Amino acid sequence: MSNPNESRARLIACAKKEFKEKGFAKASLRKISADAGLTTGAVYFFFQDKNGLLSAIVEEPLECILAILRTHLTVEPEAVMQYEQQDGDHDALAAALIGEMYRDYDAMMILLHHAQGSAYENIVDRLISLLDDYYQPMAAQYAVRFPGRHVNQYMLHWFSHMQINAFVHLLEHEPDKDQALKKIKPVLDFMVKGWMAYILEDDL
Amino acid sequence: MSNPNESRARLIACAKKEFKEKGFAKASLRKISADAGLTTGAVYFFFQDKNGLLSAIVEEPLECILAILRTHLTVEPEAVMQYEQQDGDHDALAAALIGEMYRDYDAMMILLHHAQGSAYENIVDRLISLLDDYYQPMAAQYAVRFPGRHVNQYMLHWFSHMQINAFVHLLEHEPDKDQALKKIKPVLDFMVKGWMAYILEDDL
Amino acid sequence: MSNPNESRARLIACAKKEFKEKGFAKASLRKISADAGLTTGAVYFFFQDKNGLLSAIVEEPLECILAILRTHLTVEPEAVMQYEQQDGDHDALAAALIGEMYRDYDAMMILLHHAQGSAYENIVDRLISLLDDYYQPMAAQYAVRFPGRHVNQYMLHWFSHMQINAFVHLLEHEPDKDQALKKIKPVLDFMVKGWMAYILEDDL
Amino acid sequence: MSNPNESRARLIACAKKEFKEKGFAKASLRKISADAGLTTGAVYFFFQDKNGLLSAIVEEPLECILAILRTHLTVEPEAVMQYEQQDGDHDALAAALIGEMYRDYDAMMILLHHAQGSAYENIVDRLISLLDDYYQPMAAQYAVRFPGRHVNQYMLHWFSHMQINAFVHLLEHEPDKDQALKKIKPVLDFMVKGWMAYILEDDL
DNA sequence: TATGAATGAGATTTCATTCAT
DNA sequence: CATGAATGAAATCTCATTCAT
Repeated sequence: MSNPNESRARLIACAKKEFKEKGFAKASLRKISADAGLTTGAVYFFFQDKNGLLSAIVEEPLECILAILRTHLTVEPEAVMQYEQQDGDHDALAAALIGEMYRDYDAMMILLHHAQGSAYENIVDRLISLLDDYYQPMAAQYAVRFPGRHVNQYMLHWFSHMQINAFVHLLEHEPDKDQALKKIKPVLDFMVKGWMAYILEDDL
Repeated sequence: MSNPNESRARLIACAKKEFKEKGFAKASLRKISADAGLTTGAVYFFFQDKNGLLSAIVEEPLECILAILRTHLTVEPEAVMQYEQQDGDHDALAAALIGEMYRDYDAMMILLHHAQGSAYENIVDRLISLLDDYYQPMAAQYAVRFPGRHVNQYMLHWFSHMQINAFVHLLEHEPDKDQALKKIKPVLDFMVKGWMAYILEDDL
Repeated sequence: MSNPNESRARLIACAKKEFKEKGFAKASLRKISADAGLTTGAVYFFFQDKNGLLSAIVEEPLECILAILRTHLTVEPEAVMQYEQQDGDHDALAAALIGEMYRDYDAMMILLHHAQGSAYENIVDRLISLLDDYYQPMAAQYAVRFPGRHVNQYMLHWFSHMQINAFVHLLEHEPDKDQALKKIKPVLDFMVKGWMAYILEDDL
Repeated sequence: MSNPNESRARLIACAKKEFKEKGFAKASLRKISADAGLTTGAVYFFFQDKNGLLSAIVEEPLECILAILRTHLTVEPEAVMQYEQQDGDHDALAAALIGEMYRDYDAMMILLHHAQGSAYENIVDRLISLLDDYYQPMAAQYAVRFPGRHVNQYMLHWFSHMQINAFVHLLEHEPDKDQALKKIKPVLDFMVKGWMAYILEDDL
């Protein structure tokens, strides 16, 4: 009964709650629809299936995140390797990312932490790969220009991992966006300094 | 065929395989016992339940890891904060940790990566907390002694997170122990340098 | 797009496809209406229900078949029993039947092969009964006139079965009408000869 | 509770009843297990799945039928084409077939009439193909030896169809084995005579 | 003329777990 | 020492059907 859009919205709201509480795999469609005052069949009217319901929640935020990353990941290899971009650039990326991540906090939490068993279960790894795929060729070029310095693949991969996880970790521990913006700063600094020290280090 | 020890061992071996392949939650006791040439009932003879079976696999390695951590986490706050311990200490801890982690590689992988749905599903967080709980009071004391410098709680927590994850990440990406020992070095260096830079930085 | 006749026709066309592919029972009204660019509700606007939709497809062809049979099944008992009708009569019936059966090939296939689960699921048996009901009294009369000869009920029934199935089998194996007309001939001959031999046989 | 074999047997008995009444596809495992005083889970303990339950009912009888057919289908092409085997041979085959078919009447009915939706849904066609595959090469050889005579493929196929269906039809209409043995005789005679007439006919 | 929302009943299947033997 | 039988609860999903609009 009532507004059709409302039913769909209620379904999504209840699904968010359930997914966050139990994780995708253990979440019960029965409970979700019951909470929404509907039957399981309704879920299959509005969405393709359980995965479709999840998609309705996370797909759009995910696409935004990917768009932001792709937009920012278009600088010079050397600059990247040496973090010679102005600090403003980092901040802008971080701010954009955090802005998007906290726009639909629950969706993001589900996407990054409670999607096991779904089509999104490897999303964090995919994000890491995105960064990794971007860094690897740059590192290769960098190695040619500065033969004395060392950039091994594992470190590069771990660096990608660390960066993505800095944001994931933040999301998990800080529900407030403004607080998050403050907290990410020193983490970013930390990573920049650690990386510079590593990359400029004399051969060993 | 009817040696009890053998049966138990077979059960554990097959469980390792299944847990690693499907994760704890999706692992099937039926398949495990069938693979072991036994029936599900046998699992309940040798272990309390599904979780008990997992415990039999991971409890001992986990305890060793905890023991190593507790043993090493007994130094002076100031030293810790400034990483003034000799490098040998770090190396010793890392080596001990890796030694233990690769002693029963499968068990560790299950514990750290495939335990979702079990009593151990938050094990990584618990390890992080362990480190965190150790660092926090130290940071407090440190803040008293060097009022100009800043150590905020979140950074500290994230640092714990990063350290634990450095090992988890390693385990996941490098199955060979000797390779692991080599790969962890620059990561550790990276973290030390980043941290020093952060901690000694003038107030901002 | 909103011509009612067109919608109805589209529904029927798509239903034919779906029924033929999956059979009545497994056919999905959702798919049918979606294929037709409509919704399930539309089916219930144009037809009573799933069975009604099927009826709209097969009822008219079925009635024609029945009419042809009823028209031809009005000859003398003796003649029938001995197949003394001119060959032309057989041929005419066969031709009429085949002409009708191939007029709407899909409808006929659905009626005779894919109607399980519907009100028509026993249609072949009903056709056989029709023939049977026609033969049985004739056989009775025949038995009175030629006491030496034998016509048992089961044989008669089986003969009806065989005749109907000759056409059903043909439909299933030969989609082309002209080919069908050629192929049915020897089959008919076969049956005539077999029957004559049986009926004229000395008592045994 | 009670004897384990009994539960399995009860499940099979109730499944037979349900399959026969509603057909495989519409049969309800819930009802079957409830009728047997068990739960659906029990079905999955004793059998792989719904198809497995059906297999437990029909597989063995089917294998026997196939064995009988394969054993008898090993005679000379010419003889076959001309039905020159002694009548005793036909009778023996028919008797063997009927003996087997009526040994587990219900299983056979399910296999031949109520298996739609299962792995056995095309069993009749497969039996026909078996016969057909056996006849076709013989017909080819026969055509070489007696160029004047005609054996077209369609007739051959239809003949296979007819023979198999003679037995299927019988099963459907005569539940008593002894009656069946009597009734099949004239049908067999009919087919022999019809075929001889067809095959020996001058070219037309 | 049709839609779109929703139901409600049912389907098969999977699983950890129990317990008498 | 271990089996084998069985439970019971829950899971996702599919469907024909209804009806207000």
